[in-house]
Amino acid sequence: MKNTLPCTLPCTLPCINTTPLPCTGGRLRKLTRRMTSFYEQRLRTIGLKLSQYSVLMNISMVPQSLLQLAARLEMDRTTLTRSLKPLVECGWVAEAPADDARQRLLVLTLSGQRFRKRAQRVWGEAQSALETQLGRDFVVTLNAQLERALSQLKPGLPQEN
Amino acid sequence: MKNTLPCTLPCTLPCINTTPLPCTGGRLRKLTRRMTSFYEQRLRTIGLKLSQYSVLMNISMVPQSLLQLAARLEMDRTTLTRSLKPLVECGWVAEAPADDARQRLLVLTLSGQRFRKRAQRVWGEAQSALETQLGRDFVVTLNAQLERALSQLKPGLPQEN
DNA sequence: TGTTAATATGTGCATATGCACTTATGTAAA
DNA sequence: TTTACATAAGTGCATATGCACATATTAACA
Repeated sequence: MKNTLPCTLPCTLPCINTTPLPCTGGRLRKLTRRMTSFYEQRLRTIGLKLSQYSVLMNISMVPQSLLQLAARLEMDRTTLTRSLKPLVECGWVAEAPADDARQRLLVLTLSGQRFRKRAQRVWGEAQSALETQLGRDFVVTLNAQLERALSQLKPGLPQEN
Repeated sequence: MKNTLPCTLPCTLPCINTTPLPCTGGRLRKLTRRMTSFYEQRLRTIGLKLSQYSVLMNISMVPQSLLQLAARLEMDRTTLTRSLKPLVECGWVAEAPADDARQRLLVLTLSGQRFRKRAQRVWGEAQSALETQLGRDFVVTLNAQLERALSQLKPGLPQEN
């Protein structure tokens, strides 16, 4: 049986009828799952999720409101609210009043700063392990590719093609 | 303030204190979110999720049991069960009895085959749009990189580094 | 052959995520 | 200033996901 679409990209699975396969999106999703679990296995030792780590790092660099942070991380605002809760409860993140009374300015507390350093150390070990596993040069290249893809594929509504 | 870890990779966000940022994992997650929504916006026109599309494609190529499919897609077995339900209800996927009475062999029905072709057309348009947006060569390169990363970063328990 | 371990699958429950709606505050215009 | 609209954030609900446990079937072995 001849299919309508040519198989333009290498397939991950054996093709029994020249059918192309879940390609860029599928590979990306799969790799992300593996990579996320790779980092999370290590961050779990200090009870942190990867998403929380990035929250910590971002706030550490620039105190900012919930919406700003959500935009940066490209996360849903409400998801962020909930992801933040344990960090606030642990006393790592505090909410400072902003000029605009509607906003809650998210800042790291002193113990939050200390914890962030610790988390950063663990994260760094994970990143090193990743580079060992994949090869340092390859990771650098991959990062550059991802960065480029990110700069060209904007979030939000369908780009007209 | 000098930090412990050097910023070895380009940062997405402005660094106000030489702090490195959510790197490979973070970029990957972000790109995956964008890419997934890119495909899903298009697949939504026929009421399909990206994960369901890959299920359809896989079964189409090789009728297989739930566990086999879950292993291929690296999805949780139970998530797959539930993801499959609407496809069965629509009459696209059927469960044939296998040699082993414990297994449910997943196969595409005739209408499932027709629908798969339609879905494949839509998916192909998405992939084309992606290639237009990112540049065909770049997508090919990116795919190769992802493939390589996948082959070197195995799923499952922590790889000793 | 009976008993035990392994395998394939389903289900309940907890967590995560995202949308819709609500509330509070700020801004602009009548 | 009063009214109407915009913005920031929280909460409820629905769905998705994944783990732990339950069930059915097969395989292994004493």
